[in-house]
Amino acid sequence: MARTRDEEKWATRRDEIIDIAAKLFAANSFHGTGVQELCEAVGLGRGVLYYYVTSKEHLLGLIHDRVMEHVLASAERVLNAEGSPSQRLTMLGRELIDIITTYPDHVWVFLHEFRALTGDEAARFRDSRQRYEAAIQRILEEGVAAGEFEVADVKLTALGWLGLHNYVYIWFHSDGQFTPEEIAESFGRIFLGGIQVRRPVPAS
Amino acid sequence: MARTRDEEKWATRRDEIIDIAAKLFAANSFHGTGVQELCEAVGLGRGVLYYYVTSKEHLLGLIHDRVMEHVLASAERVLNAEGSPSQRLTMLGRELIDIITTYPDHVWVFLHEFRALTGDEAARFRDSRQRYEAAIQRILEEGVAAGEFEVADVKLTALGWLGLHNYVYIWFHSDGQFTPEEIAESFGRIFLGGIQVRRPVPAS
DNA sequence: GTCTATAAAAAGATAGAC
DNA sequence: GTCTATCTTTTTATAGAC
Repeated sequence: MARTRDEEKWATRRDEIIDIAAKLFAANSFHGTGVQELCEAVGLGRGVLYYYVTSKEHLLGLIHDRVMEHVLASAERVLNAEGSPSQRLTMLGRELIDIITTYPDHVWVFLHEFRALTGDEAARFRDSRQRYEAAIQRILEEGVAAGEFEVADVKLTALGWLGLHNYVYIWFHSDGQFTPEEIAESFGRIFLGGIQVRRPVPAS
Repeated sequence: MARTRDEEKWATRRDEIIDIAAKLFAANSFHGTGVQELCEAVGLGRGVLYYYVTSKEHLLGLIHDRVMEHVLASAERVLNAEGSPSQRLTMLGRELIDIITTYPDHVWVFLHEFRALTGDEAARFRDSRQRYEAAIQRILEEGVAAGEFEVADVKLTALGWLGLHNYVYIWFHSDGQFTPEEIAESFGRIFLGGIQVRRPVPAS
């Protein structure tokens, strides 16, 4: 399926619009951002938006899609990777922090405006969220089975892990005090320390 | 300062309006909820809202105030409480989870719509947030000084603690699988396990 | 205290010119 | 492919009757 130059140009422009929309929605919320304002930010006239997108809500769905792609690709990558459960959980955390700090606006919208999605978009969102949580749970279960982890409840522990990492979106600034690597390293260490089995020193 | 019966009735009604607004703002967002819709939910005519409140934004500020009061009161209570740093951190977590699960709508709005605040309200919000984070940091510092905790960076660790607990607002349902007590117990245990100093078993 | 009516601005979306 | 003009609806807020 060869792409014509026009189609490429259209897709490029649309991607640009998605990114600008993410920025505005993150700053002023989805309902708080007008279509007019959006078009001005893109540098085009009032009506052009609808040449690239069927509605404002469609735009919101596209922003969510972007985040979902990254997050689910990461989950699949980690589940197929080599390493102990501890190593894989750390790897998943590093990749999640990486996504959050690389696409702060998209992630902000993703975590704030998902209730404004409707129909298929809403269903896809719920599904992807559930699949990501399932990936965390699977790693935790493997760790428990291997005698590496000790947790009261796998699901609750997965939600805790997700909160510890996800919440970074609300305070992270790229010019701030901490680098994504530092954050991932520190949080990974804390969480692992909290769930790893403490082996008593063997009285040899 | 004696309150007349009319003033009391006015205050009661206003509180009721704040609660209903929190519910609607949480479900449909601040900008996505109309004043008309709000009045209908309260069961009054279109214009009455402005007898209780000066603007829609004022209402948003009042919702934030509610959460700030609870959160800062909790911080003060814990800072003045007896106990080791570990015990006090656990206590702070229990109270935070308690606030989140007792006022889910208010907290949802508090964590989602604070960017829509302006002027004094915005400044008060930032201030209270900072004071709460300072309280967490102080407990962590005390723990480090006492040889109880070992952390790479106090501020980063405090943000991690906050994320682990705060994020509960996004998935908690009062009819769900976990009770507030279970959540606080489990998260408190994980976090403490991750920052407490591991004393090697003394080779007596 | 609560109502209805209405002002005035802004919203999302479409049609047709260029 | 982009712009302008416009339709329709909805928005926040106010004024004045009861």
